[in-house]
Amino acid sequence: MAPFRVTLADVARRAGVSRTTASFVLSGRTDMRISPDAQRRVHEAAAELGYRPNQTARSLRTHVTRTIGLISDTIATTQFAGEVIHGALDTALERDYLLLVAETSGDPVAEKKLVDEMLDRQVDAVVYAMMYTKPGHPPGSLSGLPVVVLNGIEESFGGPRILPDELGGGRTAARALVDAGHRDGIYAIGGRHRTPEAPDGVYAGRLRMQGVDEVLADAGTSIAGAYECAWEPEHGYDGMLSLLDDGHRPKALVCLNDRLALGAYQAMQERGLRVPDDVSVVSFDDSDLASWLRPALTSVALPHYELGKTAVATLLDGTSERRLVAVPMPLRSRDSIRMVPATAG
Amino acid sequence: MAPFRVTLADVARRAGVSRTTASFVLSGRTDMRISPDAQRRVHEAAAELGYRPNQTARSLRTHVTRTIGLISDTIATTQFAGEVIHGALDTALERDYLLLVAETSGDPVAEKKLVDEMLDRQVDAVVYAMMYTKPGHPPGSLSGLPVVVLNGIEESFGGPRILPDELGGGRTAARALVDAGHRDGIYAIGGRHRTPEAPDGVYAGRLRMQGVDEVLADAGTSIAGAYECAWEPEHGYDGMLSLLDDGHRPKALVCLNDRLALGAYQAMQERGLRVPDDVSVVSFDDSDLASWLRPALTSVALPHYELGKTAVATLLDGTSERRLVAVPMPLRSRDSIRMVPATAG
DNA sequence: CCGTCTTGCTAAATCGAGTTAGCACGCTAA
DNA sequence: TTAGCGTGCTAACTCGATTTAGCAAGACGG
Repeated sequence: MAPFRVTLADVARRAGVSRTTASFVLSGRTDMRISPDAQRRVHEAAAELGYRPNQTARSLRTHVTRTIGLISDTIATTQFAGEVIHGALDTALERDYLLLVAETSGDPVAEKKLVDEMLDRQVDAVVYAMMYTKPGHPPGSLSGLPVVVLNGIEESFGGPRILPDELGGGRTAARALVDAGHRDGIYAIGGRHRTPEAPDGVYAGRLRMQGVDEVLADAGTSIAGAYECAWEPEHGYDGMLSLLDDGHRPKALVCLNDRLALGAYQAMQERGLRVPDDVSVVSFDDSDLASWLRPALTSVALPHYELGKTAVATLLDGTSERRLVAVPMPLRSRDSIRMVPATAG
Repeated sequence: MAPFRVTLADVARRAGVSRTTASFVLSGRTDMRISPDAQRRVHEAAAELGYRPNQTARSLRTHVTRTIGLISDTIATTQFAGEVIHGALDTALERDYLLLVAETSGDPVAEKKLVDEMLDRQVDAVVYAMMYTKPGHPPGSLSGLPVVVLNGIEESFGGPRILPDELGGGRTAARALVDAGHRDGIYAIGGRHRTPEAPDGVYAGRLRMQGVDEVLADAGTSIAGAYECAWEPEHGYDGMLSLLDDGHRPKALVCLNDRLALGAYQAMQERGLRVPDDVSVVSFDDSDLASWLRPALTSVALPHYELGKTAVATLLDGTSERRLVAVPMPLRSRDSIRMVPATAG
């Protein structure tokens, strides 16, 4: 069943040296005085036999598996996890690491089991990822192992936390509107997303809105109105209709994510409003949806891939003393914002 | 750095037996005659110390790692991979297996590297997944290991292949329309999706259309027209406009995936056609999009989760002689199909 | 009283690497 | 001639489990 594998002993035999010597040569230890000739013979034998060290055996001795655990609460929903895994894997593979991937589905029992399984396999380090910014911290059994938290906003966790720069993202979104000349009639849909657990609003909502407010203030204006609601398409639809029914006439819309923008598009289409001619729209996340909508949506991207890369890099470099790493959220400009003549302040 | 770990020797010492005896007891070998009293002491010691076997050490001896490699060409795009991983992981974890996840990005060099890394870590088996049904087979270095191919339509591969039952899915879609009373004016958008590589059409396209044709024929009717194109939103948009401009008046639409349906929705909205009052729509994939559209889209689901589960189960059961496993595509009924009075054949 | 069988256990080998301690040889210097 | 030293290499141990081979003590039969 298991394919035949060349061992170090095979290499040593063919090179006419001991296993010890072969090991020294192949692990590049210069402190052990091996003649150039013997080195050459070992390297040749290894190349000819296509030798690759058995990582399991090596791990037993060295306690290093070159394997990182990636634990997330949810893999399935949205493309988030896919891109995070992709980024994490690329960075891991650059350094000959591999990823054990698992998800807890938010279930502590499942989490315990899967953390135990990872510990049994001696993972070197763990990325503990949450699919959106929220409280949460790795279980105690992971203490003693290098861990970074991705998207965790619980400050009690002592290790590095990797987060999207939501504040900067909010600024970027507002700047996109301001740069296009918008000053009046700028509305927000979604807002801070207050929930029973987060009465001040969800982390991303708070910071995005704060960034928007700052930039608008700098431009000598402010939000004309905000519709506070949850962040699914139906709420965007309801929110836009509600604004219009209340007599508001938005000229620009900040949708707190792309799904809300989809809902708002649907509502505007029903009411005969055209994007961007009547209403400019800027949004967040840059999901697939953004490029599918007509007109395509200008959106401030969640840097999933970069988050994954940064998480693994932070683990493997280890030198970073930073406890909080904010990853920039870049603007993806498309067709949903119209240039308008700037109005005098 | 590495957390303190209890070893088998610790357990044996505390139970007052040899490591050999402890090993026999804990691995439940009944052929070795251990007294009930000794068994009890070993179990107690293990429980009290919280002993868990070091899987690395065990693997070195047994050549079994209880770890499965999941290699896919693309993880990021669509939710496909996320759900596949989810299903695969659930089934793996049930049996105390874990998943090493990696993606090739379609790059043979990356693929070689990552396959080598997996082999170095002695994975027990591999799921070789493609994100949509297409040709492709695992590299030769994986021969000698149990491998299943997910979504691969290359028949030359000798092992089990797991595929969505596209033919059945096509039938299901058509039946949804027929059951609602539709007989005339049934159009398809997307069609077989012929490409230079697949002049007869993409695998999914061919089989879905075949299933549709069969059911319509059984109902004494047939497709009124099909717009052949690629499967992105813009093509759905163009396709629908093109049909209307050519004087067609569809009463029902089979969109070969949800993104095409999104495009078709956009076109219909521009032309003042209403779903489902003027046009019923059925689609494939059941992506997030399907539930976001207004009205929500009835769609034949790609069973991603089940595909992942089935792939791992097939690997671990090993007994299945089936070379081809077709996983059913269930209908997700929503609001895009209207009941119409059946016309006499 | 001796040989044989069963019961209940353990010493030692093994997996495939990495690592420590030290040996044999030749050269130099006293 | 012999101690001392550097060079170039290897024997043996280690990691933490599994597994093979076999030992000691008691029971039993003749």
